[in-house]
Amino acid sequence: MTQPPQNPITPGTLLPDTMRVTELPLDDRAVKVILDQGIEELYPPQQDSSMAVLQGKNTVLAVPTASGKSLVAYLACVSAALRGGKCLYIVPLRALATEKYQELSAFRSLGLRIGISTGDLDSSDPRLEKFDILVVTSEKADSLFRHRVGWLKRVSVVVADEVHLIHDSGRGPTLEVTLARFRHLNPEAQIVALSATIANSRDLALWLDAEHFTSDWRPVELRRGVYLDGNISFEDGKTEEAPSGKGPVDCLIKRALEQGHQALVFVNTRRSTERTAEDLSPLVGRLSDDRSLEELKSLARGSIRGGEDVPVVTERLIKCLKGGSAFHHAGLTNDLRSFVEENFKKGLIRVIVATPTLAAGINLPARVVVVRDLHRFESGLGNVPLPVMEVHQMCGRAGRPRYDSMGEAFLLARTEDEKEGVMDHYIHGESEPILSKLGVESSLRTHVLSSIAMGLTTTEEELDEFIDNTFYGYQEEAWSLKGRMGTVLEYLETEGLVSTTSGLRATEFGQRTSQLYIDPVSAVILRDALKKAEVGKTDALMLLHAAASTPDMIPFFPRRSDHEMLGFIMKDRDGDFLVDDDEGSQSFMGQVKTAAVLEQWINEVHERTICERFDVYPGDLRNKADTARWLVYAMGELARIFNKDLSRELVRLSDRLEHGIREELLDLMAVKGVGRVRARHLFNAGYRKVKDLRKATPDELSRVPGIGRKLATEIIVLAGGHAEPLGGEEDEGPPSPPEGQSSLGDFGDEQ
DNA sequence: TGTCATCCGTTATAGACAGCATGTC
DNA sequence: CTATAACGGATGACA
Repeated sequence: MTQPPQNPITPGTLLPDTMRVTELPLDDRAVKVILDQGIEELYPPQQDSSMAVLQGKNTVLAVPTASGKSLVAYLACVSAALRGGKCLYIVPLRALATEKYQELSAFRSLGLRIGISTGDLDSSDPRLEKFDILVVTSEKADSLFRHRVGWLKRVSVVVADEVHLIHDSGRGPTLEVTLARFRHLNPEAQIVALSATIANSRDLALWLDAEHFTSDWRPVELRRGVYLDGNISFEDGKTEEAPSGKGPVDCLIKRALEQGHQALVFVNTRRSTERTAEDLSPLVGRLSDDRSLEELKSLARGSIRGGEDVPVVTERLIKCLKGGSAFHHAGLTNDLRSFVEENFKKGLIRVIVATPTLAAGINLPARVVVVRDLHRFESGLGNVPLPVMEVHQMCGRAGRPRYDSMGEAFLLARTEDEKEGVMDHYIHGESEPILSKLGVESSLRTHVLSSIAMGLTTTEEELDEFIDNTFYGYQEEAWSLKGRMGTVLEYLETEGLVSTTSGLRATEFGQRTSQLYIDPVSAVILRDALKKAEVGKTDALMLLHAAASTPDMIPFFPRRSDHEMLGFIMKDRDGDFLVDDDEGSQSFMGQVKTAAVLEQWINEVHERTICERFDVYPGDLRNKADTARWLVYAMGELARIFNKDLSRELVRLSDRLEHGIREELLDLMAVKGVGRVRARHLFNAGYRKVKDLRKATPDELSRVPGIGRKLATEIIVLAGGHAEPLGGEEDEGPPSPPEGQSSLGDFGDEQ
């Protein structure tokens, strides 16, 4: 599996014969756009791969993060698009999609149309066809296939960014199945796959019939070391004494700050993230300049709402920011996360302590990286060592291209033995080979169903062929799945998702499940719940519980302190839940807790109260509410088949989840600029429907708390009324707000 | 009596994709 | 096949 890099290059040194961007066989206008970005020379790993890509060859490029592999993919897209081709750029994260979309937008000046389509950011489905280059998440790409979008056949370049994600058991199969489908449907399309350095990238290339390029070269030299008892041992054998401090992290951060550098610390729990950032805050504050701290403080005042009723994490973050440190994890709401990211980029935040969110996510390099923890808890396994690739990704964040001449990354050890082990394994060691996880029963179930629903596979032989085309098929024999394939097909048939009477064919239920993009098991759970549900008897909590019982939702963890309250809720319902699991089991309690949290959310209980009462993070609350919104929507669609009476109620519940509001506010939310807070104020003041707003005058409306005169006028106009006695149309007909964007932004969206 | 240090048992554990229909700089 | 940091309560040392 192991082979030497094909084009070994000494890290950090430019070869004498560097290739210039102007030498690329590429349209002059495109070359100019690249030059305008300040890129004149190609990095060594970019040179050969660019040539291959521009010749239209399938290409696998496996290089460290931040070594400029995106540029190679951009070249492929732009060159093809200028010749009239259509490109699909597949990334694993929505945040990455935004990043790529913005970078690609530079090529708009060439007349290219760039688009983005992810679950929460869409450029309107039928119009996707018009784009020359479209950035999507892997799930979105899969979904386009499931909806049998015709133009996929005409795609000429497919970029798969971060293909090593194939190794991920949850989402990897989606990516490999999507690539396999492309090659099947459209064998002419050029595939450009970008990967981190992995042991078996050559296998990926063989699977994809691609040219293979790999290298350890980085644009900024990376110096790694292991810290033990006040001493740093670098990978090149040199050693250095670190400044003294309270602990290893303290010492290393002090060293970085004294040299004027920013640092990124990776730890393995959210709590550690907060604790560490808090502990570091005074030190960081002492070693930062006062003007930056002042600027940061005023920025924080401007964009982070403080005060009494803010969740505890927010208070904690504000406390850290006062010293110029911050923490970053998925429990933070998106606005706080981007605040931290942005101000680290500006240099105002000097240290971020983060969970792995920042290692795999957007590009946020720092001069110094400290990886504190090399283990992570995994349920059922205890503390397991981190994969080498993950540690490499974290270390790879060290060194900012164009700013730093070098990056430094430190791992921690507590004993001499550990130091040796860490050095061997994580610094000199190679990343694990990636393995297809398509054979895992749950992925097989999903993708076998979608394949059948698309009409691509009607026999078991065709199913085997489909497997043969995947990376799984490359690594294993399709027949090795025989047993699992059998149980999967049996499940799909007995649950009525697939019929086998005349070949393999998806039922209406199976079709909808595949298109709604929910796990077949979720679909079955929701269907059974719908059959049990009754209008009038089934309340929101029970519906939310059904959604929370689904494998598509990871429930909140029930804490010991929740037990009493959960017992109360459960006793109250007394077995009336739509999905009965083993009551009293931990998973059941988690599902009930999740439903209870969501119920509070749609009853406008304050965020801080919910977070404190259930000990959950605001970021998780939002994510759960969003997942529930999606699942409840899907449940509403399934209700059209299984329980029509419930359909409307589910749609309303889905809308309530989106905004976190009671039913009575739904009507007012239709007005732009009116979020949950303003809607509540308006409602309490007696404006219960959009039609009430149309009749109001600006004077009356501005007496409502939180609504000034200007806003009042705007709201009346947007509600379809007339603010000034100019005599517009009368308030008849449906409330169709006039076009034009309100300048209110999402002000009303936030509590 | 109040405060802090220490010990010891208890407690909780990273992350994040997706439908659909319409409307923006 | 399950490890560990962090927390909270109890206890004891000391001013």
